[in-house]
Amino acid sequence: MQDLKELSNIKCFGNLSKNELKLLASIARKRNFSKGEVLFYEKDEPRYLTLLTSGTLKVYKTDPKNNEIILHRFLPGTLVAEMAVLEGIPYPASACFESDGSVIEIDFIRFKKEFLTNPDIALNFFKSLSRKIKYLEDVIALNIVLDSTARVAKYICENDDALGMKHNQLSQYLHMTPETLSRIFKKFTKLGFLVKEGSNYKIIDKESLTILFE
Amino acid sequence: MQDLKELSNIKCFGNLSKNELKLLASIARKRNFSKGEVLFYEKDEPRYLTLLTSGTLKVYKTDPKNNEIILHRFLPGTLVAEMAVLEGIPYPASACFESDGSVIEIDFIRFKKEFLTNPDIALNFFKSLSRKIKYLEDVIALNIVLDSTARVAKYICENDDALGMKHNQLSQYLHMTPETLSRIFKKFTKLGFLVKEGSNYKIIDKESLTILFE
DNA sequence: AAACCATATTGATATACATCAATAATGAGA
DNA sequence: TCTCATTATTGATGTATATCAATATGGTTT
Repeated sequence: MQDLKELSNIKCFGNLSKNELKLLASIARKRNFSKGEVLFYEKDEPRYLTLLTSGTLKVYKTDPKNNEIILHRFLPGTLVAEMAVLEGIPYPASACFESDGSVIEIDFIRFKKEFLTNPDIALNFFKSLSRKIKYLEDVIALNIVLDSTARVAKYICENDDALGMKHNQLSQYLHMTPETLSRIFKKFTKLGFLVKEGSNYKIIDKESLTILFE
Repeated sequence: MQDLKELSNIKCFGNLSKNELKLLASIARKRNFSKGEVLFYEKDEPRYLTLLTSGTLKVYKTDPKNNEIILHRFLPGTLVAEMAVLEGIPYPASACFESDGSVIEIDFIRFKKEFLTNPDIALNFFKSLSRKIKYLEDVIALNIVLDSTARVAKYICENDDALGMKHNQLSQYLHMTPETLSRIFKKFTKLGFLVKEGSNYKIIDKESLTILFE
């Protein structure tokens, strides 16, 4: 791998020196994926530390009835499933690209030896993991407490790209059926919170929407 | 703090030398709590690294209607909310003792300086965080996919103390009402999976129960 | 434009679970 | 043992959301 800039954009490595970055690059390689390709499956053995550099990635589990339960959605610049490689355990979930994208894979054995002894990097790793924990706790609180209407309101208020997503996909994130999502959009439109512009909806009364989940 | 054995029982510190343990003890103190006491509230600023040494602790969020949503239940020997102190952010949830218990509190500033530079400890910390992430992912998968019946089956099969808990408390963990829990116990008894012994239920057909959630 | 596909919407129905209210069982204290 | 308070059970009803089936809409390809 040669592009040091791409490495330094990853939050964890923001404060590495040039020499350290070079060393890191020497044990890293880049891989490209197309939409729909699988990065890893649940129960695979991880060998690399993986950083998402472009595209969006969804992490999901498959239930007995073969439904996907989406646990995470990653945007570029983040570590993916680092715990599996840190612990040396199989991936607890599968990951699949939602769009074309790319990752950087780092040889973990060498990374551990060369970098994990660096307290700055270690602390950055902690932070990355912590953020994930906080996120998951929020997901739990969100999905257990809020009803469908409130979940939709919250998601479209907090994620700019939500209204551009296919209902199919969005409903999956929000753990409801496309039919339910459709009815909620209709309700929001009737209430004057959304308008349909062309084929997409647009928020026109964010304040009212916010009340629904706070 | 003087009892080195208690420190060495914590998973993260299992492989510390005697001198290191002594150093750790010098920046640690023990605190006792009674049932129902609060260890910290959501949004409190963390100052200590906290280890649960006895008792059980529940971590929960409070929703707009003042319901508790339980995120974790900790047993002795584990780190509690380490990410908050690692990141220097407020606690994202509250924690409260379910029984009498005790914790060890470690001065984080000094800990960071003295111990986080030790790759062994750092790696153990990662593992602790990783386990939590895996646990939370399971909680999400569990609660979103499985219906009430399956959740009860799973919990009583996997947690030996579940059948000794008050319905009130157990139903809270499983995110359902005590009434629903009661009806499910009745159903399981009718089906011959449970029997009532005195005032408590007992599993007599674990295999059948297992089928319900796998 | 026409024809076609995927996606969205709508309606009718089913169902799991919550809620509310009443009663029963249990356990602790006098 | 009796009483009282807590917890558990049961029944009746309401409600949100899934499911199933039909229709509509929009975007693409020819």
